[in-house]
Amino acid sequence: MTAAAGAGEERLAGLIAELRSRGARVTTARRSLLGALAEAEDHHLTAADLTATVQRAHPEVHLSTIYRSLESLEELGIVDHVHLGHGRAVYHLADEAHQHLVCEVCGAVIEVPRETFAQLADSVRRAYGFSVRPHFAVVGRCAACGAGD
Amino acid sequence: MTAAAGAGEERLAGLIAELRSRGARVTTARRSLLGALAEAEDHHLTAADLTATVQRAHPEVHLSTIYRSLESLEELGIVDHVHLGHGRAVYHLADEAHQHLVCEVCGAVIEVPRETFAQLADSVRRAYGFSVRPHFAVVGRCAACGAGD
DNA sequence: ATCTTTGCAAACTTTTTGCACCAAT
DNA sequence: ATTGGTGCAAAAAGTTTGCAAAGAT
Repeated sequence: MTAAAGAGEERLAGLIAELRSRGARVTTARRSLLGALAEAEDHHLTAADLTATVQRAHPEVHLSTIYRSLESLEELGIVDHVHLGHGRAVYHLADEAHQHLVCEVCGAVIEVPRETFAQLADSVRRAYGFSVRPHFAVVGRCAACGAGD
Repeated sequence: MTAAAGAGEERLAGLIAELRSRGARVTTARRSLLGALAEAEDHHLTAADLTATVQRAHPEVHLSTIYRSLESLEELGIVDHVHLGHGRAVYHLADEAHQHLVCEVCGAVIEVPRETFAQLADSVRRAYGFSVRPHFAVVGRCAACGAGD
């Protein structure tokens, strides 16, 4: 816990400084939420997940506060969210942009790293002048589950 | 209305035959729903849109019936749905597979036709063994709205 | 006659909002 | 002292479900 928390805390300090410098208030909920996001690394956490994590240390923090905080953080460009499946959105720190491939058969989530994804995004930009932002998961079938029916 | 309806009706007859041959019952709601989908061509219709269309001729058909019919039709491979934005899903006949690009600024929906999309899908398949099915819209910025911040 | 499908109402899930109170600056 | 943020409860929005009645085969 110490080494990992050490790296996470460096990160966290920067994020909090960023918050403050943008004129946003640094509250317990936001600090804890950013902590949860920084710890999560590349996991896919829903608002409910994040609330549960935050509530381990601060049980009074409400789900609606998490939603509002996430919204604020998104406006500041610190956080981004992605839709993996039908209902829920998952949140991550904004610099970890990547595309998700979700297998509709086994549910596996494959992450396409930035650089690989950039090549695909480029083809789309060249063909359509459209700049892709990875915001919804791409659904299909993973290698193990086969190509079609 | 006649020429377009004529083409639509040919199509419709085939879809209904398909339904019947698969052992599903051909009901007023389903017939009308398939009609609405066939007429819609490449428009993006939500369950609520489809219900409204069906209800013009059959006011008693309930939204939940439309949802259940759409579900059955999807299981039969006749219908497919795509998530364009946050809440709603849009439905279309299964053979009209295409990818949607949705501009997060102006809301424009660009359709990437099958063949163009196939090239992109191929790169993903080669790199990841993953077969893409266009199920969520790709969000980004259209040419008019600019590349990024 | 059988068994699927429907209509309705109510539940559910995820996210948003109104409002009074609290706390960061 | 301000004013932005929070907790709570309640509302939205979209979709799903239980059940008894209706309809397709």
